[in-house]
Amino acid sequence: MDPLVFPRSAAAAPYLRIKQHLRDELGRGRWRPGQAMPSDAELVAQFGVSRMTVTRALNELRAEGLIERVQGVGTFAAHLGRVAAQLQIRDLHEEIVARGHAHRAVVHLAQREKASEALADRLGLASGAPVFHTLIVHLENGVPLQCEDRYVNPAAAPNYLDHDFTQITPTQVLLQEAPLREARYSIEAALPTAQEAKLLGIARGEPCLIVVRRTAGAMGPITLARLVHPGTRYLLQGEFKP
Amino acid sequence: MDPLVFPRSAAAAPYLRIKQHLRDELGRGRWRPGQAMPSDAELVAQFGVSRMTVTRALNELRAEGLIERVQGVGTFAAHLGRVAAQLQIRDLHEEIVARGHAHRAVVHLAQREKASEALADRLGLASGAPVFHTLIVHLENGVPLQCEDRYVNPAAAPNYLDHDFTQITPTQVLLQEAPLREARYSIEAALPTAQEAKLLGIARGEPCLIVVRRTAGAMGPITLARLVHPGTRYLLQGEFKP
DNA sequence: CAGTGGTCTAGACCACATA
DNA sequence: ATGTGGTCTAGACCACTGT
Repeated sequence: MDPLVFPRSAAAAPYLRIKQHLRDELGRGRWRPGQAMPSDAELVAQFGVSRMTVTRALNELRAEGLIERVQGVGTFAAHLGRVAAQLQIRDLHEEIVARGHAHRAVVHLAQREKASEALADRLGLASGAPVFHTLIVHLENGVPLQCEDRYVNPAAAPNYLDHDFTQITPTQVLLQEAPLREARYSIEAALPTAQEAKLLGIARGEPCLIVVRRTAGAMGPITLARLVHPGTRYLLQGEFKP
Repeated sequence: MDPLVFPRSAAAAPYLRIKQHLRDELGRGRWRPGQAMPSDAELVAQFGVSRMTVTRALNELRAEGLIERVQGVGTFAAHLGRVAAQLQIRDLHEEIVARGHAHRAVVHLAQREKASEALADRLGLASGAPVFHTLIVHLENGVPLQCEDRYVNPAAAPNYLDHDFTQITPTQVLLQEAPLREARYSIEAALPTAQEAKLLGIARGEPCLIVVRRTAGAMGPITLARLVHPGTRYLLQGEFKP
């Protein structure tokens, strides 16, 4: 996040020095969560910079969740009651290729259907309206890794079914055709359905990590996907660094 | 030069208007990923604001991952190849209370032990060094929701075992005693161990969502926790909004 | 009222990339 | 040489909170 540039002399940019100083003191426990920290004016005096520079440092620290600022009151050390982390859900093709492995997709279904009532509701369609449906199994070095059951709003991506999904993943198609505005997902552990177990080549009793993702663009819902991964073959990882 | 008046009572802040405008255009697909967007100077002219204001809007959009800026080159629409989302792992107590339910913790273990070699390695200790170990089951309205098996580095939180874990969660204790600098976690689906199944009151064949979290502070590793949740009772949710 | 943060200006100098 | 973004200044007015 911080560009490692050294603008004037050999010293770091003033706003970076301020950030680092406050980060250090916070890490050292200099201020307890909720406790008042130096005001803008005090930091201006202490570091001999203009207020805009102090403001920038403090705003970035706030964006990182380390401090809280309240207008008319002051700046405070954040109470890190909740640990938030950046969770990346990368395109599976990229992920597999990044590991140096071979990715293959088997398309079991790619057709137009009429939306059930429940599905129409979640995709913002009328019940019985046409909807695109794909069912694809992704393999890493020949081993089934994900069963991707996806419904797509035809209004968001009219040409969705024209693609060869053995060559390009639905995720990539949709990112190109329909700009993303919002995504919601849930992650759970459950047993696969009979069909999913068969497609993945696993026993029905084997736990799976299931990600359900729903995305929307400027024009409404885009897609609803159920991604089923064999528990023994897949792991989501994340990291949190202030 | 004319006297300046800012009609801010009726209109949103200029930097917000610029952000929103660019967000809208990006969402509309105005620029393809990687394509050049207006330069700082063009936006200054277009919106009739000073450059600092444009800079702020663009820097925040970059922090949100929507655009990329390259010194000496220009500003570009980001290629959203990866969908990143903020995943919150809240303290379980807070989460349950927020749902208006009752939280109860049953402490099955809270003691000092000697670290095994594997554990010592992950906590930055010498093999056989003392380590704190707690095993706690958390219940929501009397139903077991999480089995928390946790090891703590005594150097990071010397008084860890002095707390009454039926009254305060280990997470809260550690957030108070040891400032957090970094957290890594993994999420997977698997079957519980025999002990975990018994503690959670579930069948051994029931899938569980397992979060393994490792945190570190300024002075090194703090804790290693294995959080096991019955798949039918727990769901991780997240959201991504540019 | 005084003190706080929120925002903005109209310049300026710099580092970097490209031609 | 030109145009780009990166950073900074020395002010200013505003909105808000507390006494």
